[in-house]
Formats: sequence, structure tokens, C-alpha cells
Amino acid sequence: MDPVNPDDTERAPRLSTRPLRADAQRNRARVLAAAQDAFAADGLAVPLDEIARRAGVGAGTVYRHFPTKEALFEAVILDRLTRMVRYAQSLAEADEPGPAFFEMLHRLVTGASGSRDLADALAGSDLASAGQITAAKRELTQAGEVLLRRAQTAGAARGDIDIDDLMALVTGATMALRQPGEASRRDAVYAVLRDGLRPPGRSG
Amino acid sequence: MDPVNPDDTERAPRLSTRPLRADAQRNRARVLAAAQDAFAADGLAVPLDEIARRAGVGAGTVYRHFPTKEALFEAVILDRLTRMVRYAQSLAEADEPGPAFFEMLHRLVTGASGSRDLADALAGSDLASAGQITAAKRELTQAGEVLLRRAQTAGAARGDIDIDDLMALVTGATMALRQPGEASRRDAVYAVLRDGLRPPGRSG
Amino acid sequence: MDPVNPDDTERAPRLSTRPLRADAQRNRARVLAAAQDAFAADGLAVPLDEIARRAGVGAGTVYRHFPTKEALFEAVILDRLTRMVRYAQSLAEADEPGPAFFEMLHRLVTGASGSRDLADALAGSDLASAGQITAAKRELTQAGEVLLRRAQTAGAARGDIDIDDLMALVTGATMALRQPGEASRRDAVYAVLRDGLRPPGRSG
Amino acid sequence: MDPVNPDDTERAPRLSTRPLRADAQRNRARVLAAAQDAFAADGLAVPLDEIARRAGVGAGTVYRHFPTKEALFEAVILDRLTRMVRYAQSLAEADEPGPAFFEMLHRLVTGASGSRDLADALAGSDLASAGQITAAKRELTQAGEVLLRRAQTAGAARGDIDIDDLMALVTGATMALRQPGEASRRDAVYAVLRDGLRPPGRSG
DNA sequence: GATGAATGAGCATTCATTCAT
DNA sequence: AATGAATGAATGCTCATTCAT
Repeated sequence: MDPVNPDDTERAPRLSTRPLRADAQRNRARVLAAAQDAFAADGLAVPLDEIARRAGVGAGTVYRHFPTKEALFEAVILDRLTRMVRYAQSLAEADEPGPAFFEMLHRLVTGASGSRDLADALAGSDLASAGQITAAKRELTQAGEVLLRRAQTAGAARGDIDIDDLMALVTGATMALRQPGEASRRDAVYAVLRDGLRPPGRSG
Repeated sequence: MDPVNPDDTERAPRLSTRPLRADAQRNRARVLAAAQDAFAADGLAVPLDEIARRAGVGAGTVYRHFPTKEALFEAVILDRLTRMVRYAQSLAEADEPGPAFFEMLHRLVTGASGSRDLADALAGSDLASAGQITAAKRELTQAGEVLLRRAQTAGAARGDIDIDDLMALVTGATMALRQPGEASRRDAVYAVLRDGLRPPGRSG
Repeated sequence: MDPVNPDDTERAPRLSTRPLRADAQRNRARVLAAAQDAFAADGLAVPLDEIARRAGVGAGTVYRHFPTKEALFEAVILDRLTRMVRYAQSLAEADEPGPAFFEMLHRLVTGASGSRDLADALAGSDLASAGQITAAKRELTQAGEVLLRRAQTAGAARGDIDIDDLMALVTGATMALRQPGEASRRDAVYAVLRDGLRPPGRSG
Repeated sequence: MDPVNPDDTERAPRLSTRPLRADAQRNRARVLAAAQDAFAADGLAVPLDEIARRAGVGAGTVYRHFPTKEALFEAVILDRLTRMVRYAQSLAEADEPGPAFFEMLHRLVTGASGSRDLADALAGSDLASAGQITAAKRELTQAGEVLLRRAQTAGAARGDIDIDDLMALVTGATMALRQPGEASRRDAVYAVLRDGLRPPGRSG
């Protein structure tokens, strides 16, 4: 499974509620998938009717599953962030802190590129700052912090930056690469970040 | 004068036209200033009425000075880009290519941060791609290319990236730093980019 | 059925699409009816909100059924023109060319009077020249031409005018009679046109 | 002098007011001339700023001479109608009532063609129904009535129409010919009206 | 539950009219 | 008196959200 780009759809939690009927479940998944594509391509600007159309459902159905457009956006972003968090957590206990850290960096930079929505979310765009997203970002930050510290302790990453600096850098890279045409620059962008994050005086 | 962030308002050229009346001049400046603030804070999404309100004028007055909202956006961005271009060009013939290059990088990263509008423009946002902006971006790219090449030839910058990679990195940094709270990370972000752009194997 | 002035509402064709829901059908009809009245009274100048208000629906509903104000106007005019064309065509093979021609003339003059919208459309008003209307006007012209020629050949109509002259005359009569008070002059206006269109030297 | 299309500008009455300064007089004339052209070409739809621009004056100057746009329109139409009235009156005592009547008809039809404004005014368009215009139209009607009656009495015009029928016919012809391209149909349109207005049974 | 029609507030833009210069 | 800048109400259109079917 790609840790960042979802191919399968997250099962909705729906705590303390009867499980969705099979067709409702399917519609919810369709809407999420359509929203992922649409938001990734055009950001929040895409009309909700367009998402409904792509999902092959009526607008009302979207609203049955997500109370507002913003909530749908949140769900899409959360899905992505959650994957990232899991992946970061899975690397937290790797044997070699350096490679684990740079592996994570690489995934973030290359996995999020071309996704306007994620870029917006990471950058804290107005509409994307709602509760759960902030929480997920904090989780991601915490997981990343572990990786960063371990790499720093191991001498694999420069010591004069903190996790917030790193998140800013990752956010920037994500935004830089969110334009379709720019996706081809992934490797160069990653290379610069990677080398810039090494401890000073160390060869690449 | 800060080469990037305008504190004074560009005197409108108005080639071969009689100068604006004093009050019109003042209102034009007010509108531009309000637009700069508003666009920087919220990007193109700000309603034009909001800009007019902030400027203390009616909506019609904004349209007297700028034929469309997009034209106003263009004017704001062009002002900034033009400053950047001038600065880049002034560094093109510096004695030491390396410092000149990194000086430019530093200015771009620290000077443009916090401006959502500029970030949008550099990133080629849909609505911000109109004629003159594209031209100004090309100019900036060309001026930056000279600096980059000279630094690469002098062995001061890594050779495996091109100007478009660099612009992507700068754009990303700009966007990452556009949030108010993130402005304090400028130095760390710059440091990583600087070190990442040095030739491999060279000490910081 | 009056061939020109609609009392019943044209059943919307909606080729190869599922029929509209009952309520939507009703609203569409209401909008069309309100638009017919409003356009007939004031021409294209009526605000769309006014039409919506008269129809008892929101402005958005009008746009759901007709993508632009112009499209609504077109629909209204097309409805009328189509009736005219059908009627003209039904007369094209009448046994007696003269009476057929003058029958058509009478219908046009008396049936279209009082309709500012139709007058505008026939006169080629700027905004009313869109695609389908032009096509329908051409159809009407062609159908009228057959009637005119047959009448001319039969010696029932003067030979020194062509179909465009005739359309100009009809258009003029339509516009002249579009004022409420003027509708009573229909008969006199028709009589003058009729006699003026007879071959010279023939008694009335 | 053309009795209908003005080459010189009517001297403004300005009762019981000191005469206008020479430059004001000139500006008033310019505005009227520009308004005549503009209204004739595009009807009331032309923006007032456009008229001011064509006249080479500021918008404020137009308002100094005419309190509203409607008043300016009125002035333009009045100028035309007044000429028509004078011409009709000058024919009222001609030796031969028949030729005098048809001469007037010819002038009206050919002189007003291509003038959207006059067509609108004669047809009683909403904005063109203000006081003085109505009065002038009544004057024109009265003058025309004399000509019509004399012609009818002399057996030169059909007896079964009244002046209001005639005005409707003239209005219609004017509107039919108000489109630029239709002006070439003047002769045919006039011929039909002329022959249609002759007494029945009389040769052309 | 699903549908998609209806709503209505919001936005960019125009233009008649007023007023400071 | 003239100018033209400023005003602000009006208009066509979009779209998030609600609701009848």
C-alpha cells in the first residue's frame, strides 16, 4: 500500500451508530474518491455539484454523508494525513534512524506532490484548519519529531532545526510541487532538501 | 528600500497621459495598498467590495482605476515582481557569483514570505496567470538563471539543478512561510535551502 | 390552437432525457409563462430577478432551466417563431396561392402584435440574434417566400417586392402594434398592407 | 434643409434665463449632436459617458445642460419631431392635397429610417414617453391629420382609416427600417404603404 | 436513503448621477 | 462653468445548502 496516496478507502468510523447499509457505504466511498480526485486537481474551488456528478450521486447524497463541503474536504485530507502518520509511526522504531528519517522525507515530498488539497491543508489554508485536521497535523508532527530527533542524535541530520522548521520545509516542497507540471521536479527538490538537512560538513 | 516588500507605493507610470488629479492619485494609492494587504492575507479570494471597503472608497472607484479584479491583482503582483527582478538584475554583475546568488536566494525567501498573493502568482495559480505577470515571472526567471549559472560555474552552487527547480524551491518556501506564524522560520528554511544548494561534499 | 400566440405551453422536447419531475415541469412552465409576459411587455430589458419573482421562484431556479437570460429569451421567441413557421408551412400547398398568402399575412400582423419581444427578435435586436433564433427566422423567411412567390406567380401579389421587403413590413407592423392601445388598429393596418401588396391596378 | 434629419442644432429655448455663454452654447450643441448620433445608432442603451466622450466634454457638462439622461433623449427626439411637425404644417395648405399627403408620408418613412431613437420614440418606448415628447407627437398627429383629411376629401387617400391608424403604419415602417441593413428597403416599404393608402379600386 | 430541484446570499461588473477640484 | 472622479444601486450569474418527491 502506498502510505500516502490511497487506493483503498478508509472505513468510516461512525461511532455508536448502526452500520451503514451496503449501498450507503458504497456511495460514501464513491463520494470520497471523487472528492479526492477533484480536490487534488483543483483545490477547494471545485463546486460540490461537480463532485457529486463525478461520484455519480445526487448532491443531497453528498450532504447525507458529510454535513458541509468543508467536512468533506476535511475527510479527504484526514484520510491522507492518517496514512502519513501511520507510516511515520511505523518508521519510528527502525534500526537506522538516518535512513528512516530520509525515507519519511522522501515519501512526504514525492507522495504529496501534485495534490493541491494536501498542500492547502498543510499550509493551513483558511477552510482547511478545522478541528480534526489540526489534530492530525499535530499527530504527524509528533511522529515526525521522533524521526527527526533520532536522526539528529545519530548525527544523520543537522541539529539546528526543529520539527516545525521541517514541517515548513515539507509544506513548501508540497506546495511547490502541487502544480501538475511541477511534479517532474520532485527529485531535484527532494535532493536539495535532503542535502540541506544533513549535518554541515558532511558529504552527500 | 526593501527590494521585495513595498513600503512606499510605486508611482504609477501612466505613460503619455496627464497625471491623475491629486485626489484620484490618493485613492488609487489607497486602493493599491488595501489590495496589497487583502490579497497578501487571503489571496484572490477576497471580495472586491472588501478591498473597496478597506480602502474607504466605493466599489466603482476601484473599477475606475483597475478595469477588473484580476487587473488589480496583476498590478499588486507586478509591483512586487518588478522589485524582485530589479534586485536580481542588480546582482547579476557582482564580483563574486556565489555570494550574489545566495544573497538573492536569501532575499527571495525572507522577503516574499507571508504574501499569499505572491505565492499564488509564483505558483501559477489559475487566475493569476494573466499576461504581464507571466512576462514578469519570465524576467525574474531569466535574471535568476544568470545568477544560478554564474554560481554553478564558480563552483558555489550544485550543478544538478536548473533554474526551474530553483524557482520551485523558492516558490515552495514562499508558500510555506506565508502563514503569519511561520515567518519566524525564515532563517531555518533559508539555511536548509542554502546548504542544500551548495555543491555536494562542501562544508557549510 | 392559435398558431402564433401560445395559450398552452409547448411541451418541452428534452430529447433522449428522462422527463422532468412534475414539480420541475411546473416551475419550468411558470418561468416560461412569466418570461413570455415580461418580455412581451418590456423586451429584454426586464431584470431576470423580476421574471423569477413573477414566476414565484428563486433566481437560481430560472438558471436551472435556462443557462442564461438570453437562452430564456430565445426559448420564448423560438416558441412563437416555431408556431409561425408551422403555420406558414401548412399554407404552402393550399389550393389558392393568393388567399393563402394573405391569410398568412393576416395571421402575422394580428397574431404577433403586442409582443415587444417578438418585434425585437424579428427586427434583429442586438441581444436577440443568437443562434437558434436566426435559424428560425430563416425558416420563417423561407416558408414565407414560398407563399409570396406563389401569390406573385398567380398574379395575386405585386411582383416588385421580395421576401425581405415583406418581412420588413411585417416586422414594422408588429412593432407598431406592440403597444397595448394600438392593438385595436390591427385591422386597419392589415387592410393597408393587404391592399398595398396587391398588384398595381387591381381593385381591392 | 432636410426636414427630418438635422444638420444644424436647434437653439435651446431656456426661457427667462440669461443667454448661455458662448462656450456653454457650443458645448450644448456638441452634446446634442453626439447624443443624436449615439441614440440613433444604439437607442437608449448607449451609456451617458459614451455620449460625453463623443462630444468631447465631461459627464458633468452633459448634466449641466440636461438634468437626466432621459431629458437628453427627449431633447434629441423633440428636435426631430419639431422638424417633422413644421414640415407637415408647411404642407397643410399646399394646392394639391394628394401629393402633399404622400410627400409627407415619403418624408416620414425615408427620413426616419435608420434612426433607432425616433423609432423608439414614435412607438412610445417606456423612457421616451415623457411630457414634451407626448405633446410633440400630438402636434405631429394633428398636422398629419390635416393632410390626411384633405387627401381623403380630395379622393386621393382611402377613407376608412384615421390618423392614428396612419401613425401606427408610419411607426411600423420606421421601426422596420431602423436596422442599418434595412435602410435599403425604404423604397419598397414606401411603395406598399403608398399603394395601400390609395382609395380602393384606384390604379397606382 | 437517494435524488436533484429550489433557494437565496454573494460576487464581479456597469452606469446614471453627484460633487470636489 | 467644466471636469472627471466617486458613488452605490442594480444586474447577471454561481454555488453551498435545504427540502419536496
